[in-house]
Amino acid sequence: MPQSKYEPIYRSIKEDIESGIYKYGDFLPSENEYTIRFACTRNTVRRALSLLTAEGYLLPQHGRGVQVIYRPDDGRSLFTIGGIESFAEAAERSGRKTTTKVVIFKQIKADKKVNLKTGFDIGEDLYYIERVRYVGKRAVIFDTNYFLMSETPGLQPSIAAASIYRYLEDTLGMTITTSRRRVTAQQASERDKELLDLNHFDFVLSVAGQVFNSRGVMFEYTESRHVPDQVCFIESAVRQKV
Amino acid sequence: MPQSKYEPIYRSIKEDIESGIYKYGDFLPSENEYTIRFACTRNTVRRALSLLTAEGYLLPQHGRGVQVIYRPDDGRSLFTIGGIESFAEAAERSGRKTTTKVVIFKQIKADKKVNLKTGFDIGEDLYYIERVRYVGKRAVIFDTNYFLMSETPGLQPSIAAASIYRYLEDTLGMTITTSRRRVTAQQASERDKELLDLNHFDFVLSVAGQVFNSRGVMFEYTESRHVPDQVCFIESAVRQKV
DNA sequence: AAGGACAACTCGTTTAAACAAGTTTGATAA
DNA sequence: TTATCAAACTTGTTTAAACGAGTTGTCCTT
Repeated sequence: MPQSKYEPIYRSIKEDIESGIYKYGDFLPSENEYTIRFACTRNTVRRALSLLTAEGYLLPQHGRGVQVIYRPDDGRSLFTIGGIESFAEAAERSGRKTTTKVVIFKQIKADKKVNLKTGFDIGEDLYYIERVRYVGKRAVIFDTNYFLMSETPGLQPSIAAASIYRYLEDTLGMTITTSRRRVTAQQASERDKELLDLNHFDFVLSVAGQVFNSRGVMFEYTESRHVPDQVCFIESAVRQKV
Repeated sequence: MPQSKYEPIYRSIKEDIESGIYKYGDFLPSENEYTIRFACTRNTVRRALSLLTAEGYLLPQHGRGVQVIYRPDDGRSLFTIGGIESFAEAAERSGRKTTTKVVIFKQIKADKKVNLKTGFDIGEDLYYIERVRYVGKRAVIFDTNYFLMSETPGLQPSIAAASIYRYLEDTLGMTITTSRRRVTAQQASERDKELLDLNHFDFVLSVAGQVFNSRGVMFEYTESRHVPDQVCFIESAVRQKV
């Protein structure tokens, strides 16, 4: 429920772009025009526009106007980098049928090796989870999760098989905020080959990262190893003025 | 030269974080504190802070303060996703010795195939460039560029061997603004194996994308194929409130 | 016809103020 | 001691206004 004013404005304009009312190359109505249309100040309009700019939808041009540079997706890429989206959410959005199989679910204590890899302090109690994600009948993602037990009480295999994020947000009332991820291409391990339907591929796209909650506590470290032909990360960047 | 007020504030705080004055887990001085320190309004402070938040340095917490979640890099990754940085710039930043070899430099007309791949209109005059980038003696990146001739007049092999971006920005006075990139892992082609020092790898990390200038013209399409052990893309995301 | 000045637009930055809402702390009351 | 409550913080949102600077088109002059 958006109690903010800029958020529905942002969604409205985004909707207009995605539905093709404003096409690639078009200029949007001016900021002043929008202040009238949405009955708000220029600041609020600019806030909505800046979100779309950061997403690569818009290119503001000093003195000229705001141009649309969004082009509809080629489809086919499940994930979009630049957002935090769980597997279940991404699947739902793309309308494909997906399932999750929990391979390992156990409790561990962080040792030196885990500390180096994940950043959790040595001695912390963690849930260690391995899951395989299927799109249709094909195993496409191999997930390894470390969750901080103190922040994620009551986590169970049955929850891991559904959506951990939904549990954390809806049941525990946790707010997930920021993540920092590293994307690399890696040689497929024996375990990858065993668990994933790699077909002729012998490499994976790995996305590893830490996730923070709204209390500033890093409560999750995850590595997702993707079958290369089913994933593509889209990122948009705005060049820094020096 | 920053004529803006928030930019030096942003850099100052960033510097404080990177130099360790404020460490991982610490809370920054409050916004009001900063308004005094920098002699500006809260809006201006918040603008600087929001940049650092978007970069994954900070986690603002309603009612509590702004926490530092930045951790110094593991080093070793040449590129950081989330910015537009040329090869020459990235190399310079990391202090490594790099060279570029131009393999192909020619003029072409966009046909249907090029149009589908790059998004340039059919019939457009383009520069087609292939380059290999070396770090030390090792060939680590295979770049394929398409530049719109009308927007990049005077482009020459000698420029391609140095830095095209420097030419565009400094000589032509162009402003590079936004890019949209797709990151995928791909099987190494014969040409990859021929040109890159892949060692035992038979796959590459491909980053393909379009670049716009400040006039909203897409003037470049580039695909960079990276040797997998020398690259890592770091991305930070802030979860959308729904 | 060509060129220049200018007005009227555009977006970019900053100030100032007010209120909302979440968190912490400490004083007070039970 | 414990529980409650309010004050004093924190960040989040929005308004309003002013000025700066880049772009475009018009009109007037040459």
